Amino acid sequence: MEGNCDTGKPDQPPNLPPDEKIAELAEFLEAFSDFSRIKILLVLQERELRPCEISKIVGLSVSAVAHQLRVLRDKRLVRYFREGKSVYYALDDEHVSAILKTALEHVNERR
Amino acid sequence: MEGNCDTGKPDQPPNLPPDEKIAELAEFLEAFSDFSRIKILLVLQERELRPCEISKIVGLSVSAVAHQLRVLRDKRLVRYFREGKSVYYALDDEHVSAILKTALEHVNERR
DNA sequence: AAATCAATTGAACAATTGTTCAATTATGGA
DNA sequence: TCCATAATTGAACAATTGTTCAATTGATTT
Repeated sequence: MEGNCDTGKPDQPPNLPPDEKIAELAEFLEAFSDFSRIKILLVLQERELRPCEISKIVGLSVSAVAHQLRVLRDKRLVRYFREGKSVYYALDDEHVSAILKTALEHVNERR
Repeated sequence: MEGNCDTGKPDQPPNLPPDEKIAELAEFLEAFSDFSRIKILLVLQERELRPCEISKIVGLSVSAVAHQLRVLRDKRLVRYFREGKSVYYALDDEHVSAILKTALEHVNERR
């Protein structure tokens, strides 16, 4: 962007995905970047839950949970379906739990 | 946290990691939550690079890159080593690229 | 020693984020 | 219909974030 930067090497093509795709990636991964949302995702790993149940378990107001669930829905980390008066939320697919699992491994294996 | 929330079920134990551990998880995953940082991680997937090279490839100022590399270092997504005047950066381990790979899969399989 | 290139840092600023509170929508039961 | 429960929404606010700019540190060469 600005400097010289003597690269001895032949300036190999970077082979990056297009910015558009990277933006999608960022959108998705951004959803994992908050303490409350991670907590919500972890409890959803166990079983489907309603917002009011999540609220009790993670210790957040129902409103705060609803706001976070909206983020998780919009970025496709969770699915949901209505059943009577309630709405049940679940992890969207195995990618989501795979990322949680890998990340947990990473922070657990440390000096 | 606040309401009643009639759970018909026997209030199964949540079985969550301690908040401390979740905080570590969040710290780690937060580092994936920015467009520029993801771009940096993606180019580091190909090979070790110096900040000035990264700057040219991703189109950010050297300063901005350095600031982001500090974040990535602090949260242990990248390693680095000095060689003469330069400092080379690389992904910390396979967990990091595994997460990128899984996330890329997730955004690629669209419905 | 000075000069040069590379990398890091700190302050400042706009932009974004997560929560609370209050109001609103949705569903089912009396 | 009205009421109770569940969920969502919007505005507001403090807190955090990412970038730029300028200054500084580090390592090598002459």
